Amino acid sequence: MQALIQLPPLSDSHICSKGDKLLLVMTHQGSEDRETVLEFQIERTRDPQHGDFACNVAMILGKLLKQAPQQLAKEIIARLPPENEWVQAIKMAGPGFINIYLKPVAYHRVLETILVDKERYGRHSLGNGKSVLIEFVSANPTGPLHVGHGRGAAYGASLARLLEVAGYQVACEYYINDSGRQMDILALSVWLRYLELCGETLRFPTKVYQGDYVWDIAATLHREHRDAFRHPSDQLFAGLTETEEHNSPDSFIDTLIQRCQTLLGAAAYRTVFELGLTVILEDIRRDLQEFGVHYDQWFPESQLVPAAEALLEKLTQQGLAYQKEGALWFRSSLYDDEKDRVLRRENGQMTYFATDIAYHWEKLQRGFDHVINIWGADHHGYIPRIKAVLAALGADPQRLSVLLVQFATLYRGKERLQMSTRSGEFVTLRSLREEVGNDAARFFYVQRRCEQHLNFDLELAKSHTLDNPIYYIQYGYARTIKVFRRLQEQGGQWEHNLAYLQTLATPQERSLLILLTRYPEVIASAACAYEPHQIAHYLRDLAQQFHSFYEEHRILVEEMPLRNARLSLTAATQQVLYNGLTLIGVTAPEEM
RNA sequence: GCGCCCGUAGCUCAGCCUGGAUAGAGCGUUGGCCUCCGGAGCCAAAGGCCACAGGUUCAAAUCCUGUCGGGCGCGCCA
Repeated sequence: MQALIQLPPLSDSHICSKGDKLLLVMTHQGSEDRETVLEFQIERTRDPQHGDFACNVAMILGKLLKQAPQQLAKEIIARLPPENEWVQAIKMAGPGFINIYLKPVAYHRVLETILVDKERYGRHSLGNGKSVLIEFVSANPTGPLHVGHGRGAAYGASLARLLEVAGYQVACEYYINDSGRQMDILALSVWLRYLELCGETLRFPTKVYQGDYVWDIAATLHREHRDAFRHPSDQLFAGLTETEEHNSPDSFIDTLIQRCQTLLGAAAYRTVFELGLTVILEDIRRDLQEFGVHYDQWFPESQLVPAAEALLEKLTQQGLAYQKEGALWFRSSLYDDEKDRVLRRENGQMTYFATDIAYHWEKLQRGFDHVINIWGADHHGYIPRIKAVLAALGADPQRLSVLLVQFATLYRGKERLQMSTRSGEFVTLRSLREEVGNDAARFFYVQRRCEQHLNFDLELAKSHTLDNPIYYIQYGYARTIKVFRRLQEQGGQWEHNLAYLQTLATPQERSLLILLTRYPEVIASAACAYEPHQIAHYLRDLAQQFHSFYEEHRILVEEMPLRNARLSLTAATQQVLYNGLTLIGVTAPEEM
C-alpha cells in the first residue's frame, strides 16, 4: 500500500508505518522548528464510487496548517504522478478525501499470488518470529468438559493458528490442576460412591461431585480392588451432623477429606486419587483431540509445588509476604490490587494462587516473548493479583495478556437450557459435539467476539438448511470443487494466464477479486486484536460473494480466455476459503 | 457500594482499539428468479433518535464524563 502513493515534498517529510497505520513524520516549519507526527490512513473504501483506497491526509494536514482540506488535497494530488503501473487515477472527493483508483491489473497480480502461494497465501511476517505461549481451557480434572470450556477451546485453538499464520512462534499448553482441594474433593467423591457400591449406606454430601462419571470411576475402583478400601461409613461420619454440613459446608468437607485420608492411609488414598485424575484427564484429552484442539504440552500443577515453596520464601524475605491470623499473605495491595491475598491457608495448604504464581513465573522463565492466558470471564478479578506478583518478582507484567471469554448460553430454539454443575446435569462439550458436529461447534464458538456473551442455538447449528452460516460457507467451497470436476468430465483444461484475467469485468467478478485481495489484511487485523471472529465474518462475506458470482455467471463458457479467467477466480476463491476454514478449525468438504 | 464486560434493525450480531463520505450482515417478513456448472443458491424491498444526557471535534455508533438497564466479579473457592 505504501508503494502506491508518494507523498509530496512537504518540508522534510518521510513516511513510516506503525502497526497497520502509516505515519507521516514532518518537520513543521512553523514559528518554532519542531517535528510533528501525523497519523493518517490509507484505507479500503466501502463504496466503489470512491475508488479503491481513500486517504484522509489532507484533512489531518488541514487541521494542522489551518487550511482548507479540499484545497490541500488538490495540491497534493497535483504533485503526484497522475498514474503508474498500478494506479489509474487519483481524485479529490467529499470533505477532502484523496481517492485512489487502481488499475485492474493490480488485483490480477494478487490473484496470481494466491494461485502460486496456495495455502501460504495470507501468511504474514507481522509476528517477526516472536514466541508466544497460549494457555487455554485448563479446566480442573474433576469432571468432563462442558460447553463453557468448549468456547475457550475453540477460541484458543483458532487464536493459536491465527498467530502462527501471522508470523509468531506459537506453543499451546494445558495447565493441569492436579493438586489442591478440588482434587481431594474428587477423590472423596469417588470413595464415597465406592463405599456405596461396597454396600455401605451413607448420606451423600451436597458439596461433592455428583455426576454419573463419579459412579463410573468408583465402579472401576470396586472392580479392581473389591472391598480393599472399604471402611464403615459410621466411622467416617461420626459426630458430623446434617446441621453442621449446612452451617459450615467447607469445613465439613475438609473434615471428611481428612478422615478419608486417615482411614485409607497414604498409599490407598493415592490409588483412589490417581484413578480419578487419570480417568478424567484422559477423557478431557480425548475430547479436545476429537475437537481438533492440540497441545504442545500438558503442564501439571503438582510439579510446581517445590518452586512455589521457594517463591513464597523469596517473597517473605523481600518483605512482600507476611503472616497474619495464621495464614501467609502477599502484599498485592502494593501493586494495584485492591487487597492482600492469601498464599498459604491457616491449615498449611497452599492456595491455588501460590502455585499459579509459580506457574506464571515458570512460563516467563522459559523465555517466551509473550504469554497469553485465556480465562473464563468470571476470573477477571484474579488478573490484578497475578500481574501484581509478577511485578513484585521483577518481571514485566506487560509480557502477560489475559484474555477473557464470556459465557455461552445454550438454546434449543427459543428455549434456554439450564445448566447446573452441582447436580452434574451440565451439558458436556462431548454431547454438544455429538449433537451439532465439530464443524458447527467450532464455527459457532468463534463467530462472536470473545467478550460478547454467546447465545448458542443448537437448532440453528444443527440445521443443514438455509440459515446456517457454516453450511453456507462449506457449500461455497464444495461448489468450487464441483466446477473443476465438471470441467474434467467435459474433458476440458484450465490454463491460467495473467492476460486472460482482463476479461473479468462484471461487478460480481470485480467484487470477488477485491475481497480475495483483502484476506491478508483480515489476518493481520484479526491477529493484532486476538480476534478470530474476524476470519469467520470474512469467510461468510467471501462465500456470499462467490455464490453471487456463481449465480450471475456461467463459469464453463465456450470462450477460452473468459472461461480460464473465471476458473482462475474460482480456484483462488477455493484456496482462500480453504485457508480460512482451516484456520478456524472447520473442515472444507469437497461435497456435501 | 466498588471493579470489569455488554447495550446498534423484530431476533442474533459486525463496525468502536486507530473518529470521516448515505450505519452493515445473517435470520425473520414481503416480492421476484430453476430448458443453464448442485436452487443447501441468487436478486430486490421494507425495517435504525447506534440505551439516554452532556462534552471534545470541521466531523462522534466510534473519544471523554455522567445516568439508566443486563451480565460477571469483589472468600484462607477455583
